[in-house]
Amino acid sequence: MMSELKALFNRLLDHFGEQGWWPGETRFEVMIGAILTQNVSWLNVERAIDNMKEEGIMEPGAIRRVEKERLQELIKPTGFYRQKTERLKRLVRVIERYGSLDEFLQIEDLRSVLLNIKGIGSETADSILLYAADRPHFVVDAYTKRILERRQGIEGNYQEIKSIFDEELEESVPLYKEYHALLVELGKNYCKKNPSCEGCPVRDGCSYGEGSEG
DNA sequence: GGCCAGGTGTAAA
DNA sequence: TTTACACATGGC
Repeated sequence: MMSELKALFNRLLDHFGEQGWWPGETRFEVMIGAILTQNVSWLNVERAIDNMKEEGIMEPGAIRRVEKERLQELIKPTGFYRQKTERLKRLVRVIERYGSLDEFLQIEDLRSVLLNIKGIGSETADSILLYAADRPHFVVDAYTKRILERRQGIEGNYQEIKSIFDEELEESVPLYKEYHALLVELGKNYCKKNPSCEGCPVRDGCSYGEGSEG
């Protein structure tokens, strides 16, 4: 019988349609976006990425060479811009140590390498693994945790939540990619930090706010 | 004007 | 091992 999480996926896909994540023209741009979007809405990230492209620094060498202060200006819309500048610089330093981006993405224990870069945590690492390296790592974000807690009453740390998806879903890169995107879509629209389940397309089967149905 | 956004690192309890 | 806080801009 189909797992609850697989059933939820089907309903989300049916309602929202294919999201086609990650937005980004190249693998490298996906990686940059993964860092820039940390705790910030994607709208802010788009401006920063446009700025970087206009400046012609959407590649490792250019990011290494660009002045810190200049890069800070370009990515200012994403907030935390001083920290994020350091994070981008550290990332390209490590990429170049492995030669090319392709070689970097083929590292066997890429996840460990990513996590050893200061400023890249579990979610950013898994986003890069899934959307840039096409490896089957489920991405857990704040929405994922919130949705799982409200629907199933399940709480846990990053790895625990990730394991639940690993166990209930078949290992599939396209499935993981689409599922995370759909959870973000659901979260943005209906499962915000402050309860706003109004009009939620997958309200049935969700235990949140039980008994207070209006 | 206040809350929230596709987190992470650090320090203190 | 958990909790609190800094980091910062922009949309609604």
